[in-house]
Amino acid sequence: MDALVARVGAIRAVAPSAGGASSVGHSPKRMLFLDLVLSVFRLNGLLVAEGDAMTEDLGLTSARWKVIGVVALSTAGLTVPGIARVLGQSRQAVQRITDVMAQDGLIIYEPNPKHKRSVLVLLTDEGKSAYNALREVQDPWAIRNTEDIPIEELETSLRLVRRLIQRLDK
Amino acid sequence: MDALVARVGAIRAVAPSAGGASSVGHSPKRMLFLDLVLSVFRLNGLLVAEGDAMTEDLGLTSARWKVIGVVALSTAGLTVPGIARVLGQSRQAVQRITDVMAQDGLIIYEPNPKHKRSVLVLLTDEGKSAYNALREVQDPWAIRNTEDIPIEELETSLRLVRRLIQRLDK
DNA sequence: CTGATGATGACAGCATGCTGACATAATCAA
DNA sequence: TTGATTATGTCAGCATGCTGTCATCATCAG
Repeated sequence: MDALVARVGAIRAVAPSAGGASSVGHSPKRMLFLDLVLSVFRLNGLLVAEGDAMTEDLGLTSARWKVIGVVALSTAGLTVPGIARVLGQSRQAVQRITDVMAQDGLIIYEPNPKHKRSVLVLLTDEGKSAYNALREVQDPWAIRNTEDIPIEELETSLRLVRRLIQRLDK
Repeated sequence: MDALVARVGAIRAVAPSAGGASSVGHSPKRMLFLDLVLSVFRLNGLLVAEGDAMTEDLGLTSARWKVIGVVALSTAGLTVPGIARVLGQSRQAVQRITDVMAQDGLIIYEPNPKHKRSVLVLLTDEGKSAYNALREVQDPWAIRNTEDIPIEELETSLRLVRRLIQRLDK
Protein backbone atom coordinates (compact mmCIF):
# COMPACT_ATOMS: atom_id res chain seq x y z
CA MET A 1 0.00 0.00 0.00
CA ASP A 2 2.99 2.27 0.10
CA ALA A 3 2.23 3.58 -3.31
CA LEU A 4 -1.35 4.26 -2.33
CA VAL A 5 -0.25 6.23 0.68
CA ALA A 6 2.10 8.15 -1.53
CA ARG A 7 -0.62 8.74 -4.04
CA VAL A 8 -3.01 10.03 -1.42
CA GLY A 9 -0.35 12.30 0.00
CA ALA A 10 1.09 13.67 -3.18
CA ILE A 11 -1.35 13.00 -5.96
CA ARG A 12 1.31 12.96 -8.61
CA ALA A 13 0.49 9.74 -10.46
CA VAL A 14 2.18 6.50 -9.63
CA ALA A 15 5.62 6.55 -8.18
CA PRO A 16 7.98 4.13 -9.90
CA SER A 17 9.57 3.31 -6.57
CA ALA A 18 9.39 -0.33 -5.66
CA GLY A 19 7.60 0.28 -2.38
CA GLY A 20 9.74 -0.16 0.67
CA ALA A 21 7.66 -2.57 2.76
CA SER A 22 8.03 -1.33 6.31
CA SER A 23 4.78 -0.33 7.97
CA VAL A 24 3.58 -1.28 11.39
CA GLY A 25 2.43 -4.85 11.80
CA HIS A 26 1.85 -5.35 8.10
CA SER A 27 3.26 -8.27 6.24
CA PRO A 28 5.25 -6.98 3.28
CA LYS A 29 3.60 -9.58 1.13
CA ARG A 30 0.17 -8.38 2.17
CA MET A 31 1.03 -4.81 1.23
CA LEU A 32 2.56 -5.86 -2.04
CA PHE A 33 -0.47 -7.93 -2.87
CA LEU A 34 -3.04 -5.27 -2.05
CA ASP A 35 -1.05 -2.74 -3.98
CA LEU A 36 -0.91 -5.15 -6.87
CA VAL A 37 -4.68 -5.60 -6.73
CA LEU A 38 -5.30 -1.86 -6.89
CA SER A 39 -2.75 -1.56 -9.66
CA VAL A 40 -4.50 -4.27 -11.65
CA PHE A 41 -7.75 -2.33 -11.32
CA ARG A 42 -6.00 0.73 -12.59
CA LEU A 43 -4.18 -1.04 -15.39
CA ASN A 44 -7.39 -2.70 -16.50
CA GLY A 45 -9.08 0.65 -16.90
CA LEU A 46 -6.17 2.05 -18.84
CA LEU A 47 -5.95 -0.98 -21.08
CA VAL A 48 -9.63 -0.82 -21.92
CA ALA A 49 -9.33 2.87 -22.74
CA GLU A 50 -6.19 2.26 -24.77
CA GLY A 51 -7.74 -0.65 -26.58
CA ASP A 52 -10.80 1.40 -27.44
CA ALA A 53 -8.81 4.35 -28.68
CA MET A 54 -6.42 2.19 -30.65
CA THR A 55 -9.13 0.39 -32.59
CA GLU A 56 -11.91 2.93 -32.90
CA ASP A 57 -10.96 3.61 -36.51
CA LEU A 58 -11.59 -0.05 -37.22
CA GLY A 59 -15.08 0.04 -35.75
CA LEU A 60 -13.88 -2.06 -32.86
CA THR A 61 -13.84 -1.72 -29.10
CA SER A 62 -12.02 -3.64 -26.42
CA ALA A 63 -15.04 -5.83 -25.87
CA ARG A 64 -15.21 -6.57 -29.57
CA TRP A 65 -11.61 -7.45 -30.21
CA LYS A 66 -11.66 -9.78 -27.28
CA VAL A 67 -14.38 -11.69 -29.13
CA ILE A 68 -12.76 -11.30 -32.53
CA GLY A 69 -9.46 -12.55 -31.21
CA VAL A 70 -10.99 -15.64 -29.70
CA VAL A 71 -13.08 -16.45 -32.76
CA ALA A 72 -10.15 -15.87 -35.09
CA LEU A 73 -8.07 -18.39 -33.19
CA SER A 74 -10.74 -21.05 -33.39
CA THR A 75 -10.81 -23.20 -36.50
CA ALA A 76 -14.34 -24.58 -36.48
CA GLY A 77 -16.14 -21.73 -34.78
CA LEU A 78 -17.28 -21.34 -31.22
CA THR A 79 -20.64 -21.06 -29.55
CA VAL A 80 -21.46 -17.95 -27.59
CA PRO A 81 -21.21 -19.71 -24.23
CA GLY A 82 -17.94 -21.17 -25.47
CA ILE A 83 -16.53 -17.73 -26.12
CA ALA A 84 -17.74 -16.69 -22.70
CA ARG A 85 -15.91 -19.58 -21.08
CA VAL A 86 -12.69 -18.75 -22.88
CA LEU A 87 -12.91 -15.12 -21.86
CA GLY A 88 -14.17 -15.90 -18.40
CA GLN A 89 -17.24 -13.77 -18.83
CA SER A 90 -20.95 -14.38 -18.59
CA ARG A 91 -22.59 -15.80 -21.68
CA GLN A 92 -25.13 -12.98 -21.52
CA ALA A 93 -22.44 -10.32 -21.76
CA VAL A 94 -20.86 -12.06 -24.74
CA GLN A 95 -24.22 -12.59 -26.38
CA ARG A 96 -24.91 -8.89 -26.25
CA ILE A 97 -21.61 -8.10 -27.97
CA THR A 98 -21.94 -10.79 -30.60
CA ASP A 99 -25.50 -9.75 -31.46
CA VAL A 100 -24.32 -6.24 -32.27
CA MET A 101 -21.27 -7.55 -34.10
CA ALA A 102 -23.53 -9.76 -36.19
CA GLN A 103 -25.67 -6.75 -37.03
CA ASP A 104 -22.53 -4.91 -38.05
CA GLY A 105 -21.48 -7.78 -40.27
CA LEU A 106 -18.31 -8.66 -38.40
CA ILE A 107 -19.46 -12.13 -37.46
CA ILE A 108 -22.13 -14.49 -38.63
CA TYR A 109 -24.10 -17.16 -36.86
CA GLU A 110 -23.92 -20.55 -38.52
CA PRO A 111 -25.89 -23.70 -37.69
CA ASN A 112 -24.10 -25.96 -35.28
CA PRO A 113 -24.09 -29.62 -36.35
CA LYS A 114 -23.40 -30.58 -32.77
CA HIS A 115 -26.19 -28.56 -31.26
CA LYS A 116 -29.54 -27.48 -32.62
CA ARG A 117 -30.02 -24.34 -30.59
CA SER A 118 -26.50 -23.14 -29.92
CA VAL A 119 -25.21 -21.68 -33.15
CA LEU A 120 -21.56 -21.23 -34.06
CA VAL A 121 -19.91 -17.85 -34.33
CA LEU A 122 -17.72 -17.32 -37.38
CA LEU A 123 -15.88 -14.31 -38.72
CA THR A 124 -17.20 -12.81 -41.93
CA ASP A 125 -14.75 -11.49 -44.50
CA GLU A 126 -15.25 -8.09 -42.95
CA GLY A 127 -14.56 -9.61 -39.56
CA LYS A 128 -11.38 -11.23 -40.83
CA SER A 129 -10.09 -8.02 -42.30
CA ALA A 130 -10.95 -6.28 -39.04
CA TYR A 131 -8.90 -8.90 -37.27
CA ASN A 132 -5.98 -8.31 -39.61
CA ALA A 133 -6.27 -4.57 -39.16
CA LEU A 134 -6.44 -5.16 -35.44
CA ARG A 135 -3.22 -7.12 -35.52
CA GLU A 136 -1.55 -4.37 -37.49
CA VAL A 137 -2.10 -1.85 -34.74
CA GLN A 138 -1.95 -4.25 -31.83
CA ASP A 139 1.37 -5.82 -32.67
CA PRO A 140 3.40 -2.61 -32.86
CA TRP A 141 1.63 -1.45 -29.73
CA ALA A 142 2.63 -4.60 -27.90
CA ILE A 143 6.21 -4.32 -29.09
CA ARG A 144 6.38 -0.64 -28.24
CA ASN A 145 5.20 -1.31 -24.70
CA THR A 146 7.67 -4.05 -24.02
CA GLU A 147 10.82 -2.96 -25.77
CA ASP A 148 12.53 -1.87 -22.57
CA ILE A 149 11.15 -4.65 -20.40
CA PRO A 150 13.18 -7.83 -19.90
CA ILE A 151 11.40 -10.91 -21.15
CA GLU A 152 11.98 -12.59 -17.82
CA GLU A 153 9.88 -9.96 -16.09
CA LEU A 154 7.08 -10.48 -18.54
CA GLU A 155 7.21 -14.21 -17.97
CA THR A 156 7.28 -13.87 -14.22
CA SER A 157 4.38 -11.45 -14.20
CA LEU A 158 2.30 -13.49 -16.57
CA ARG A 159 2.91 -16.58 -14.49
CA LEU A 160 1.87 -14.78 -11.33
CA VAL A 161 -1.26 -13.34 -12.89
CA ARG A 162 -2.17 -16.76 -14.22
CA ARG A 163 -1.66 -18.31 -10.84
CA LEU A 164 -3.96 -15.77 -9.24
CA ILE A 165 -6.55 -16.33 -11.95
CA GLN A 166 -6.41 -20.05 -11.39
CA ARG A 167 -6.85 -19.61 -7.69
CA LEU A 168 -9.75 -17.17 -7.90
CA ASP A 169 -11.47 -19.06 -10.69
CA LYS A 170 -11.99 -22.30 -8.84
CA MET B 1 -1.19 -15.90 -26.96
CA ASP B 2 -0.27 -19.52 -26.49
CA ALA B 3 -2.52 -19.79 -23.52
CA LEU B 4 -5.36 -18.28 -25.50
CA VAL B 5 -4.86 -20.78 -28.28
CA ALA B 6 -4.86 -23.53 -25.71
CA ARG B 7 -7.94 -22.11 -24.10
CA VAL B 8 -9.77 -21.93 -27.37
CA GLY B 9 -8.78 -25.44 -28.26
CA ALA B 10 -9.45 -27.15 -24.98
CA ILE B 11 -11.66 -24.90 -22.97
CA ARG B 12 -10.53 -26.21 -19.65
CA ALA B 13 -9.77 -22.97 -17.83
CA VAL B 14 -6.30 -21.50 -17.82
CA ALA B 15 -3.38 -23.78 -18.27
CA PRO B 16 -0.58 -23.15 -15.78
CA SER B 17 1.99 -23.79 -18.49
CA ALA B 18 4.38 -20.92 -19.04
CA GLY B 19 3.60 -20.57 -22.72
CA GLY B 20 6.40 -21.70 -24.96
CA ALA B 21 6.77 -18.71 -27.29
CA SER B 22 7.31 -20.21 -30.70
CA SER B 23 4.69 -19.22 -33.27
CA VAL B 24 5.30 -18.09 -36.79
CA GLY B 25 6.70 -14.62 -37.18
CA HIS B 26 5.58 -13.52 -33.75
CA SER B 27 7.89 -11.87 -31.31
CA PRO B 28 7.83 -13.79 -28.05
CA LYS B 29 7.54 -10.53 -26.21
CA ARG B 30 4.54 -9.52 -28.24
CA MET B 31 2.79 -12.77 -27.44
CA LEU B 32 3.70 -12.56 -23.81
CA PHE B 33 2.40 -9.02 -23.63
CA LEU B 34 -0.89 -9.68 -25.36
CA ASP B 35 -1.42 -12.70 -23.21
CA LEU B 36 -0.66 -10.58 -20.18
CA VAL B 37 -3.20 -8.00 -21.31
CA LEU B 38 -5.94 -10.59 -21.67
CA SER B 39 -4.97 -12.10 -18.35
CA VAL B 40 -5.21 -8.71 -16.69
CA PHE B 41 -8.73 -8.33 -18.08
CA ARG B 42 -9.59 -11.71 -16.66
CA LEU B 43 -7.93 -11.11 -13.31
CA ASN B 44 -9.66 -7.78 -12.96
CA GLY B 45 -13.05 -9.40 -13.36
CA LEU B 46 -12.22 -12.09 -10.84
CA LEU B 47 -10.86 -9.59 -8.35
CA VAL B 48 -13.96 -7.44 -8.56
CA ALA B 49 -16.16 -10.50 -8.04
CA GLU B 50 -13.99 -11.71 -5.20
CA GLY B 51 -13.92 -8.30 -3.59
CA ASP B 52 -17.68 -8.02 -3.82
CA ALA B 53 -18.28 -11.46 -2.35
CA MET B 54 -15.73 -10.98 0.40
CA THR B 55 -17.25 -7.76 1.69
CA GLU B 56 -20.94 -8.08 0.96
CA ASP B 57 -21.63 -8.86 4.60
CA LEU B 58 -20.12 -5.49 5.47
CA GLY B 59 -22.42 -3.64 3.09
CA LEU B 60 -19.47 -2.94 0.83
CA THR B 61 -18.59 -3.57 -2.77
CA SER B 62 -15.33 -3.36 -4.66
CA ALA B 63 -16.16 0.13 -5.81
CA ARG B 64 -16.89 1.17 -2.25
CA TRP B 65 -13.84 -0.21 -0.56
CA LYS B 66 -11.67 1.43 -3.14
CA VAL B 67 -13.12 4.73 -1.95
CA ILE B 68 -13.07 3.78 1.72
CA GLY B 69 -9.47 2.72 1.48
CA VAL B 70 -8.38 5.96 -0.09
CA VAL B 71 -10.33 8.12 2.32
CA ALA B 72 -9.10 6.13 5.32
CA LEU B 73 -5.51 6.75 4.30
CA SER B 74 -6.02 10.49 4.03
CA THR B 75 -5.69 12.52 7.18
CA ALA B 76 -7.55 15.70 6.33
CA GLY B 77 -10.11 14.32 3.95
CA LEU B 78 -10.21 14.37 0.19
CA THR B 79 -12.47 15.98 -2.37
CA VAL B 80 -14.38 13.82 -4.77
CA PRO B 81 -12.22 14.77 -7.74
CA GLY B 82 -9.22 14.13 -5.50
CA ILE B 83 -10.35 10.58 -4.83
CA ALA B 84 -10.94 10.16 -8.54
CA ARG B 85 -7.39 11.28 -9.31
CA VAL B 86 -5.94 8.86 -6.79
CA LEU B 87 -7.96 5.98 -8.17
CA GLY B 88 -7.47 7.05 -11.75
CA GLN B 89 -11.17 7.22 -12.40
CA SER B 90 -13.56 9.89 -13.58
CA ARG B 91 -14.85 12.23 -10.93
CA GLN B 92 -18.39 11.46 -12.03
CA ALA B 93 -17.96 7.76 -11.34
CA VAL B 94 -16.57 8.48 -7.89
CA GLN B 95 -19.28 11.04 -7.20
CA ARG B 96 -21.93 8.46 -7.86
CA ILE B 97 -20.38 6.03 -5.40
CA THR B 98 -19.78 8.60 -2.70
CA ASP B 99 -23.33 9.95 -2.97
CA VAL B 100 -24.74 6.51 -2.19
CA MET B 101 -22.17 5.92 0.53
CA ALA B 102 -23.17 9.21 2.11
CA GLN B 103 -26.79 8.16 2.04
CA ASP B 104 -25.78 4.90 3.69
CA GLY B 105 -23.91 6.78 6.39
CA LEU B 106 -20.47 5.45 5.55
CA ILE B 107 -19.04 8.83 4.69
CA ILE B 108 -19.99 12.41 5.28
CA TYR B 109 -19.41 15.57 3.30
CA GLU B 110 -17.74 18.33 5.28
CA PRO B 111 -17.15 21.95 4.24
CA ASN B 112 -13.78 22.48 2.64
CA PRO B 113 -11.90 25.49 4.03
CA LYS B 114 -9.83 25.55 0.88
CA HIS B 115 -12.73 25.46 -1.51
CA LYS B 116 -16.30 26.66 -1.18
CA ARG B 117 -17.95 24.27 -3.58
CA SER B 118 -15.80 21.16 -3.43
CA VAL B 119 -16.57 19.50 -0.10
CA LEU B 120 -14.33 17.08 1.72
CA VAL B 121 -15.14 13.41 2.10
CA LEU B 122 -14.63 11.96 5.57
CA LEU B 123 -15.39 8.58 7.08
CA THR B 124 -18.17 8.44 9.64
CA ASP B 125 -17.81 6.16 12.65
CA GLU B 126 -19.75 3.62 10.69
CA GLY B 127 -17.38 4.11 7.80
CA LYS B 128 -14.38 3.65 10.04
CA SER B 129 -15.71 0.42 11.50
CA ALA B 130 -16.48 -0.74 7.98
CA TYR B 131 -12.88 0.00 7.09
CA ASN B 132 -11.67 -2.01 10.07
CA ALA B 133 -13.98 -4.87 9.22
CA LEU B 134 -12.71 -4.63 5.67
CA ARG B 135 -9.14 -4.98 6.82
CA GLU B 136 -10.06 -8.01 8.89
CA VAL B 137 -11.23 -9.93 5.87
CA GLN B 138 -8.88 -8.36 3.37
CA ASP B 139 -5.64 -9.02 5.22
CA PRO B 140 -6.09 -12.78 5.64
CA TRP B 141 -7.25 -12.92 2.05
CA ALA B 142 -4.11 -11.19 0.87
CA ILE B 143 -1.91 -13.44 2.95
CA ARG B 144 -3.75 -16.55 1.84
CA ASN B 145 -3.28 -15.64 -1.79
CA THR B 146 0.42 -15.01 -1.53
CA GLU B 147 1.67 -17.59 0.92
CA ASP B 148 3.19 -19.77 -1.76
CA ILE B 149 4.39 -16.96 -3.98
CA PRO B 150 7.94 -15.67 -3.63
CA ILE B 151 8.09 -12.04 -2.64
CA GLU B 152 10.47 -11.37 -5.52
CA GLU B 153 7.78 -12.36 -7.98
CA LEU B 154 5.30 -10.03 -6.34
CA GLU B 155 7.81 -7.19 -6.51
CA THR B 156 8.67 -7.87 -10.11
CA SER B 157 5.04 -8.07 -11.15
CA LEU B 158 4.04 -4.96 -9.25
CA ARG B 159 6.92 -3.06 -10.77
CA LEU B 160 5.94 -4.17 -14.25
CA VAL B 161 2.29 -3.30 -13.76
CA ARG B 162 3.27 0.10 -12.40
CA ARG B 163 5.51 0.71 -15.36
CA LEU B 164 2.70 -0.10 -17.75
CA ILE B 165 0.33 2.16 -15.82
CA GLN B 166 2.82 4.98 -15.96
CA ARG B 167 3.24 4.53 -19.66
CA LEU B 168 -0.46 4.37 -20.50
CA ASP B 169 -1.40 7.16 -18.12
CA LYS B 170 0.62 9.87 -19.80
C1' DC C 1 -9.21 44.54 -10.81
C1' DT C 2 -10.36 42.01 -14.71
C1' DG C 3 -10.65 38.58 -17.97
C1' DA C 4 -9.05 33.99 -19.41
C1' DT C 5 -8.35 29.53 -17.92
C1' DG C 6 -9.17 25.68 -15.17
C1' DA C 7 -11.80 22.93 -11.65
C1' DT C 8 -16.05 21.42 -9.89
C1' DG C 9 -21.04 20.02 -9.51
C1' DA C 10 -24.84 18.23 -11.77
C1' DC C 11 -27.24 15.93 -15.28
C1' DA C 12 -27.61 12.88 -19.34
C1' DG C 13 -26.47 9.14 -22.31
C1' DC C 14 -24.01 5.09 -23.32
C1' DA C 15 -20.98 0.64 -22.99
C1' DT C 16 -19.80 -3.21 -20.49
C1' DG C 17 -20.15 -6.33 -17.07
C1' DC C 18 -22.95 -9.02 -13.53
C1' DT C 19 -26.97 -11.72 -11.60
C1' DG C 20 -31.67 -13.66 -11.58
C1' DA C 21 -35.38 -15.95 -13.73
C1' DC C 22 -37.75 -18.77 -16.97
C1' DA C 23 -38.55 -21.91 -20.88
C1' DT C 24 -36.55 -25.17 -23.78
C1' DA C 25 -33.02 -28.27 -25.66
C1' DA C 26 -29.31 -31.53 -24.69
C1' DT C 27 -27.17 -34.90 -22.00
C1' DC C 28 -26.58 -38.57 -18.88
C1' DA C 29 -27.70 -41.97 -15.35
C1' DA C 30 -30.96 -45.36 -13.85
C1' DT D 1 -36.64 -45.27 -22.57
C1' DT D 2 -37.38 -42.22 -18.89
C1' DG D 3 -36.43 -38.87 -15.58
C1' DA D 4 -33.12 -35.72 -13.61
C1' DT D 5 -29.58 -32.65 -14.46
C1' DT D 6 -27.16 -29.47 -17.23
C1' DA D 7 -26.66 -26.10 -21.02
C1' DT D 8 -28.56 -22.56 -23.73
C1' DG D 9 -31.43 -18.58 -25.36
C1' DT D 10 -33.77 -14.71 -23.80
C1' DC D 11 -35.38 -11.01 -21.17
C1' DA D 12 -34.93 -7.99 -17.18
C1' DG D 13 -32.68 -5.30 -13.75
C1' DC D 14 -28.68 -3.44 -11.75
C1' DA D 15 -23.66 -1.70 -10.83
C1' DT D 16 -19.79 0.45 -12.55
C1' DG D 17 -17.28 2.85 -15.62
C1' DC D 18 -16.82 6.33 -19.53
C1' DT D 19 -17.78 10.72 -22.16
C1' DG D 20 -20.22 15.10 -23.16
C1' DT D 21 -22.39 19.36 -21.72
C1' DC D 22 -23.28 23.41 -19.18
C1' DA D 23 -23.28 26.58 -15.36
C1' DT D 24 -20.67 28.18 -11.66
C1' DC D 25 -16.76 28.80 -8.68
C1' DA D 26 -11.49 29.37 -8.19
C1' DT D 27 -7.25 30.72 -9.72
C1' DC D 28 -3.87 33.31 -11.97
C1' DA D 29 -1.70 36.28 -15.50
C1' DG D 30 -2.04 40.83 -17.25
